[in-house]
Amino acid sequence: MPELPEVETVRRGLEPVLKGQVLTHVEQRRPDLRIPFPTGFVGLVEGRRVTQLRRKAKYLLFDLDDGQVLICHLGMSGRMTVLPCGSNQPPERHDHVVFTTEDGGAVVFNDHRRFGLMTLTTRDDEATHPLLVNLAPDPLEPVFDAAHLSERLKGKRTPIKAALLDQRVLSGVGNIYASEALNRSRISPRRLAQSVAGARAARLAPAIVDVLNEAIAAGGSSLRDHRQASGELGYFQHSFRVYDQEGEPCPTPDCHGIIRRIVQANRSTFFCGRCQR
DNA sequence: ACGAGAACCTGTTTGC
DNA sequence: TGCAAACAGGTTCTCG
Repeated sequence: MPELPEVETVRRGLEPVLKGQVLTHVEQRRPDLRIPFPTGFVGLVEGRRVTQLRRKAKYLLFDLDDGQVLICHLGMSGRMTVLPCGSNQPPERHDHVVFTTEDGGAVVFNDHRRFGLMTLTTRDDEATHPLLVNLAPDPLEPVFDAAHLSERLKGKRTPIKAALLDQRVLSGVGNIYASEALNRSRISPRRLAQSVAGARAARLAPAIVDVLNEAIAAGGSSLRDHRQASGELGYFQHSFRVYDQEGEPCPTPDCHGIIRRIVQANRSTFFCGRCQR
């Protein structure tokens, strides 16, 4: 899936197409994704105007003009594709939802693995919604800094890599940017989370912020599934220091280590055992 | 209560 | 060549 930079890239691509537009037609092509669509989903959304497109962690939130909020998560393989006005493309395999707007544009949600989801809440209930209530702030929110991060890691005996993937500790970071931020801050992914404090936290927090901002500026990373809403590819994958770079030299100046791949919590981790301690 | 591992689902790549 | 296993950007449940 898209991590925070990819979701933010999608949000920015959808905004000019959807913001201010009435959703004149909504086509829901299967009853469920990771979770069932809400009962009466199409009827609740059709005819509503989209007033804002927001992102919370890796969730896209569409504000509707009647106080509803459409919650969307892209899972591992979800894509949002903007179709040009007037195009009458037949649905493709794994196109699950098609939104058509009053000006004739269309947005397609496609997700072949179906780890994504779409559901509804309201502005009033959003803060307590089960999918959103336990999300920690993301690293681009103003409260995020080294002190905030070490507070969140306090007492955690899981490896720091796993802690960075825990959306209750900090949100928005996924498997790629966790490895990247740890290499930039020269911290071993195997180090216990609680030991990342002080000088280490002071390196890690800005490394996370920087890698996310750089990835957003590049339009995200395009590996297998991710596309911008426009269909264009992001290009941050060309800037990976360690992710998917097993056997390559570590980019840390004067390090000369070799990038290794290990498995933690069933996920690949890429790191340099020489400079990352 | 916490942490590790499996499960969810489909598609593509890798290895024998 | 062909088939099976491994792997893929996430989240959530179960088990110890």
